[in-house]
Parts: sequence; structure tokens; C-alpha cells
Amino acid sequence: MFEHNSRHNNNDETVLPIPSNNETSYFDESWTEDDLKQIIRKMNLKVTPQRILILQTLHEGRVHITAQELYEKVQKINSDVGFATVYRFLKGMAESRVVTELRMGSMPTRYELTPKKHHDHMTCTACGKIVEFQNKNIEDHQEKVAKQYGFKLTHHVLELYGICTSCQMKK
Amino acid sequence: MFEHNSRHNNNDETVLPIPSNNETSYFDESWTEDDLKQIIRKMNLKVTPQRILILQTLHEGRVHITAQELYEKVQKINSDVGFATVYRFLKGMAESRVVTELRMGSMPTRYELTPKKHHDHMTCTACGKIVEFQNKNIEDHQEKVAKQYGFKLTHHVLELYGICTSCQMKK
DNA sequence: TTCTAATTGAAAATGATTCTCATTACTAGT
DNA sequence: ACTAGTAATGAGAATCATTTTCAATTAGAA
Ligand SMILES: [Mn+2]
Ligand SMILES: [Mn+2]
Ligand SMILES: [Zn+2]
Ligand SMILES: [Zn+2]
Repeated sequence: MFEHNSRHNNNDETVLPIPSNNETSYFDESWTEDDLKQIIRKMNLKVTPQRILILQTLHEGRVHITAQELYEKVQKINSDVGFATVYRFLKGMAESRVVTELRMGSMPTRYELTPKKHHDHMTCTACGKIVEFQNKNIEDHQEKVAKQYGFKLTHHVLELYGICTSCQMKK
Repeated sequence: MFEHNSRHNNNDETVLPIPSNNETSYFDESWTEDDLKQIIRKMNLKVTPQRILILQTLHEGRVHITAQELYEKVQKINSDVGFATVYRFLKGMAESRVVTELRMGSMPTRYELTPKKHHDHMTCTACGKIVEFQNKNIEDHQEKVAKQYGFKLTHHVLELYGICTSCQMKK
């Protein structure tokens, strides 16, 4: 049904709202080293080989990755990267909204490069599958609520939890 | 504007969608010891003085409380309560949905007795004020999304973040 | 190239939450 | 009310993701 445009990983299947055949990269576009440097500079950070590698690995790898997982991936390529740097850089990128943090329950934080078109997540509590979705209606109503209370919204967290189709059938 | 029906606490102002004059208790109704015992038994847990006290304190105290804060409150009344018990009981209550966990950013988890009528939260990132709101439209659209992907929803997390009116004026 | 603040890695620290385990307290069944 | 069998408790240790420290290194402006 929606298996055709999904990339999965045992316990973390992601379904994009937009069809894609690319199995390894979140974005269809690929980033050159200059692209990477630009992104880092835009955050008012100095360009270092560590940051380039971390950002590149994040971009090429699977979405919804933990700091630990990213650290291990990066380690295999260049062991001159400490995990403090991975955490620090992820934190910085989250602050400048280059990456988005996903805090699901009490699990370790997962990160994804902030996509141009915002999406939210629906997670199967039985198997961990993550479905990404976009819903303009919900977003609009959120703005209405904010306006109603005089708030100026900066961001939001919307996570739906439930049981996916296949887990429903399993029992 | 909406100050008239709010209970606040320095860094945590809550605005209820339903008018209320009660400044100390989340619910208008008060709970007798028997009420408390009933609630505990319904969770298939044994009734102990610790659990009664914890639940009572949670009910009478401010909403959106941390485990630590609750532990300290309870300590003042009866020091025969360990903080392991507070954590354990809160966890149990969360599992049986008697309390709801609020994980805002990376701050310690806050708890509130699950209200009969569900609500979500909007938080001011400048001053920490928390506004509670209900929005049937959003809830309905969430169900639509779930149905669209074949999910059976169990619960959800919706948190709006932004700047409240007074913080907007301060700068 | 030089200078200086930013960055880094290793290790220690932190802090919320969970676990261990010996002791105590419920409560169903008598 | 009594008791056995099990659940619950508190103190402190353990966990574990994340952050901080700090001395050494490096990026990049001048
Ligand atoms: Mn995503
Ligand atoms: Mn609330
Ligand atoms: Zn599933
Ligand atoms: Zn504010």
C-alpha cells in the first residue's frame, strides 16, 4: 500500500509523503562539499573537517538517527571525531533549526535534517515504525489557537501514537 | 485578558480553557480518602499510605509538576516516602493513563492528572508559561491522518511553542 | 604568517530516572 | 483477627544520555 516509497530499517520504517526511489539519502539532491560548507557558515560556525563529515553523514544516512548512531557511522570513516563533537554540533544545528530533534517517549533523541516542507510523525508503539505526514489543516488550526491566545508560534511538536496495519493483524 | 481564570507560579502559568476560581486544585471536585483508594485499586495496585499521599498531593497541588517537586511536597507531610516510590507510582499511573506525562524539550518530565476532557499545551519559550487548550478540529484531523495510513491511534502529543503576549511586549 | 578566539577529544561530571535488595506491609483466605 | 504469600517500600547504587571541563589544536581574519 505505502510500502513502495518507504525506506526501512528493521524497527524503524519511514514512509514519506512524497514518492522517492532513493534508498540511502533523505533528500533527492546530493550535497557537494561546498554545499556542506555553506550550511555550516550560515550557522555562524567555523568550517572544520569534523563538522563537514558529521553533516555529510547525516545527509547521506538514514533519517531519524540518534547521536550515538551518527557518532558510530562517523567513527568508521574518520576516527578523529569525538562524540562530544557530534553532540555539540547536533545541538547547534538543532538551535539553528538545521536539524530537528525527535523526542519519542523516553528513548534517546533522534535527529533529522529539517526538511523544506514540514512534516509530523506517527509512530507504531508495537514495532516502532515511523510514518511521516503533512496536514495543512492541522497546521492552520494550530495558528488559530496561537492567535486566539496571543502567542507567536515558533515551532511545534505533533506526534501520533498507535498501532500500524501489520501490527493490528499480528494480534 | 485571560488572566482572570489562570493559576500561575512564577515560571509556569496555566490558563484553563474552562473558567475556574479554584486556585489550589486542578479539579473542582475534592477527593475523599475512599476516592483515592478506589483510583489506586482500579489500577490493580495495593493501597498504601504512600500512594494515597502521593495521589492526594498530586490532586491538590499545582498542575504540571515534576517528580522531584512532588517528592518534596510529599516529604514535608510525611518523610516516610522515598523518591523511588514517587517515581515508581508516577510511572505506574502514567501507564494506566491516570496521569499524563509532559515532556517539554529536555526539561524534566512534568505530570498532571489526566483530565476527563483532553487538552494540549502551548508553552512560552521565554517565560515558561503554559496555556492549555482544546481543539476538536485538530483532534478530528489527527484521526483522519491515522485512518489514511491504517493506524489505530492510542494517544498523541501536541505541543505548541512560541512567545506569549507579555513576553512579546517585553522586547 | 601571525594572532586569537573557536573548536576539539578525552575524560569526568551531571542529572533524571531506574534498579537492587533486604525489610516491611497489604490483603485474600482462613 | 491471624497468617501466608506476595507486593511494595526506601536507601542507595546503577544507568545512561547528555553536558561540561580543560588543555591542546585549528580556522580564518588581518
Ligand atoms: Mn521525519
Ligand atoms: Mn495540562
Ligand atoms: Zn507496527
Ligand atoms: Zn512568556
